[in-house]
Amino acid sequence: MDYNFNEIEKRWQQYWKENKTYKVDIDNGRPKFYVLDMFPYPSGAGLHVGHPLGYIASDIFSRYKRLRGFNVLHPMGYDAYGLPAEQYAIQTGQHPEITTVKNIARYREQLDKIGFSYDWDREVRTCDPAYYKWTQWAFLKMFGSYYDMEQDKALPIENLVKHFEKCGTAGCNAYSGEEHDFTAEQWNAMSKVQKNDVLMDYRIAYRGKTMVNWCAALGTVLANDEVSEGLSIRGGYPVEQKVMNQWCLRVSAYAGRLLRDLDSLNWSDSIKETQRNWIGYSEGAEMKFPIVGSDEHLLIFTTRADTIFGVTFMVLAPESEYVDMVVTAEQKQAVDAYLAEVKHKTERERMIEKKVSGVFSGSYAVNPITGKEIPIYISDYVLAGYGTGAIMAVPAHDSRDYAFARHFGLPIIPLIEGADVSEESFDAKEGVMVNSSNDFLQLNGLQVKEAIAKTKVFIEEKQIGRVKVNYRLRDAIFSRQRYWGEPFPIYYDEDNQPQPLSESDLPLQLPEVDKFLPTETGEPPLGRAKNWTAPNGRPLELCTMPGFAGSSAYYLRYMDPHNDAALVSREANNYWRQVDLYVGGTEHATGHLIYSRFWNKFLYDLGYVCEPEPFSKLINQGMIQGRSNFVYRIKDTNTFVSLNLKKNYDVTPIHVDVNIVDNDVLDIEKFRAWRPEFATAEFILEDGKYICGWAIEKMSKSLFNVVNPDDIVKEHGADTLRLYEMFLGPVEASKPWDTKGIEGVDRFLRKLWGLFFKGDRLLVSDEKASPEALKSLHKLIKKVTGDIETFSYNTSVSAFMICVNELSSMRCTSREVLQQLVVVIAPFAPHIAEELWHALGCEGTVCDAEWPEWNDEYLKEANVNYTVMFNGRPRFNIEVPAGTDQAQVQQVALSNPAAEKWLAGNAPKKVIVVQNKIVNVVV
RNA sequence: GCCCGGAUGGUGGAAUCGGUAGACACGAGGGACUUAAAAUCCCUUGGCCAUUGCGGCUGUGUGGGUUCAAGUCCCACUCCGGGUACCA
Repeated sequence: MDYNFNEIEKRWQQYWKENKTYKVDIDNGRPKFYVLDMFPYPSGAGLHVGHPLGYIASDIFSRYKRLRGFNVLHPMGYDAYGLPAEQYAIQTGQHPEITTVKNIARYREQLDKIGFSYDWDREVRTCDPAYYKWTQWAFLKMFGSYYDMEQDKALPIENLVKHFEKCGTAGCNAYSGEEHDFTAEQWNAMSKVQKNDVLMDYRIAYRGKTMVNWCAALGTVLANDEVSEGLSIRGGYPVEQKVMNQWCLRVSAYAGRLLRDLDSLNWSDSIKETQRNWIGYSEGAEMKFPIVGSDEHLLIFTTRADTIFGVTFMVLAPESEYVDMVVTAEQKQAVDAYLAEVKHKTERERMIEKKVSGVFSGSYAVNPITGKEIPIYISDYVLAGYGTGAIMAVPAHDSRDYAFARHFGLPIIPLIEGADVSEESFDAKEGVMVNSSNDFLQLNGLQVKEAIAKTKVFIEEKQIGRVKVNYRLRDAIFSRQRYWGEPFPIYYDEDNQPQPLSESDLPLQLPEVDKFLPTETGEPPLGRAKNWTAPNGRPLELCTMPGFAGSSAYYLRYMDPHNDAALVSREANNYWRQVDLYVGGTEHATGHLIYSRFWNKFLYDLGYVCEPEPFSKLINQGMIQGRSNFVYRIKDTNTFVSLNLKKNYDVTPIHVDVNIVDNDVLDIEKFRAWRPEFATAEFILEDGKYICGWAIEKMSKSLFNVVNPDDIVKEHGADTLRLYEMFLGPVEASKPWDTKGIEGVDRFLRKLWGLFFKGDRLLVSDEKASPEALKSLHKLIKKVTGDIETFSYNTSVSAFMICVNELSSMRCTSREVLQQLVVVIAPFAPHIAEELWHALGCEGTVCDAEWPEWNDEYLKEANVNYTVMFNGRPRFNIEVPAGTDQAQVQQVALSNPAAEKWLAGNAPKKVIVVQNKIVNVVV
């Protein structure tokens, strides 16, 4: 009986399915372990060989943990809402749901072939009403909550209302977008609409005018993490800044906790660092600069309070609310022209130009420490969204202020001893202060850091300002002017005020529309839906939620996926708690992984979940790159020249489908059939073969380097695919896929099979295992057990190969050895393991076996070999009984006849004995 | 610019605490079996020199350093990948 992987794999997959082998339930008698993959967006292209890398790694870990006696939760589902299905719908008219369901079926089919141990009874889809009911529910909770900074947690908004009714804003420590200051009487006198407006500034989910990333081509706003370098991540369309009334999540309220709690997570340093940068902690001071001829003042934020004596002008962001306040009649025209110019630029254009631009407002401000009057400018190098949208400019010590001052001929006052500011600014936070003392404040002679501290104390004492921490992290923009997403459980009342639906009205189902485009009046697609009204007849919100809404709490839903009374029951949450191992790509570092943490913390604050963090350990699998092949066409001909002959010709490289190339040799017939224009192609061969060139690139359809896992499974089997993906290199590294190397794994599995079977005959016997066989096996168990916890699966696969080679050359037929071998291999190659387990006549499935422990007794050597080196060069070997002490080893080494030659009559200066391995003699 | 990673044969990659660099696999070359091919098995395979045998030198991006001993630690640099960017 040969190793017939197709038959074996099909049979066992069927068996697992029928017997629900991987179904899990709460079991208080066993420790739990939760292993999660980032669920995929089911794209139309299907899976390529790179996608399952992380899934295979996590599957190995799950199966291992199960063998270790853990009750393992290992679910899978689909992130089913998203732009591509909707873009496709716009182009073809096909409903995104149909496309999505079709793509999911295809994904499932592909996943099933690889033999994962998912509990498919727990599958979730974000577009399923039974699922998004809980996305909407969480949104309602956020709408009904505010952030209390004293308790450092979210609380019901009713608490805040009660406080306002009793005390107004006095003693109120709630996080808000706008500062409010009113008494209880004032609050109680407010109209319903006014009260709503005030509360909106406190709600965790709020609707407000904010600067958004508007993508005209996609017809929607985007969150910051959906934009890179001024272009949309999806599609690469230009994005502009625009003030719009949008739903947002007050993620910024959680900035401090999101930053602090990173320390408790077992994530890679690089991804934690990325999140730290994205959150962007910066400690500084807010200072008031009075406006000349006005009672008002400018509030600015600075990290360089020490440079107050060098402030020679002020700059406002074009969108700043201060602009109207300070523009004088004479300057109005110039300012308006500038604002118009800035408005029309996309963010990308601003970034590319990087040209100094700005305009004088006509007003002056007073430096609160020097009393000097300084001009106020408006320029787009100041961002409205950070700090207060206004800055004090210190050209001598800030490169942006420097460029601006040079351009507008403004004075530059150096404040640090020895700083040369004739060519560029001196930005470093080091040196001794000069030009920085007057009757009020004396900083001269201090180090920069001392000066910052002293100034902060001074401004707080004099009430010129206060110490302030700023975060770069912005609130998440939560509206999308799109169809294919979760509808908001929000309607608009008679005063056009947004109001929450009641929980009993959830899920609010996505309505049907005739087209997936905005309405003629420019409203989002939901504007086309008939009877899109709340049960009370009022109109519903027309925007839908963004992609990250559905993916923010899906790991909780897997714990209790069919519960229609709660997102997750207390019982299920208390048992499964949090994800113990999360596997996915780094591309989610500043998106999903921030939003999920935020969402979880919010639910934690309200007492719905028991852990403050969702993912305790995170592994980022690397990308699998494609290995592209090229043919070389001689210019203006249809003749192709083989790789090593191309230097003699003027050639154009052309990507060729890697599936018609074997080991860089082109299949000429398939090439001619590939494309009509190549049907008549001629070739200049070397050694009768056409050799293609190659390059490592992104795996992509357009580069013809996509390898489909289905093809690999069909030709080599799922176990081979699994082992080979792991063998390629460390899970976390990016590495190129090259199908040719798969032969090695193929051979390994056949050798493994050959240990058990010769033809139809089972070779296994009940003979006692030889010490060599036991040593080989236990070396393997020790190695793999260590590797699994550190995800070094590539070296585990090597260890399997070595062990099987050894056992096979010693013709080991011992049942006890082979049975343990099967268990150790089972997480990696579950199908063949099941088959062999069965062949050995073992009970049940190998999934429920017990992971073997290694025994150091078997690994012990009777004698130990030392390499004797002289001055670092290996010269001869000695053998001593194990456990010989170092002094004796030295003795043996130096009394060896060969030592004389290398000592050459000299006494050794020093002798070092290391780790049962080396004796180094320094002469 | 700033912050993280990384650089080892023709290729993917091994190398716990500093301890014989190149495990394992692919590819390549040679051989056995075969009418032949496939499959399988055996040998060689970092480079240079020597080869009848032993062997010798060199070698982990570059240049220094610490050490009996450096891919591994320290300093300086080059290149590559990723993140982020008028964040005051």
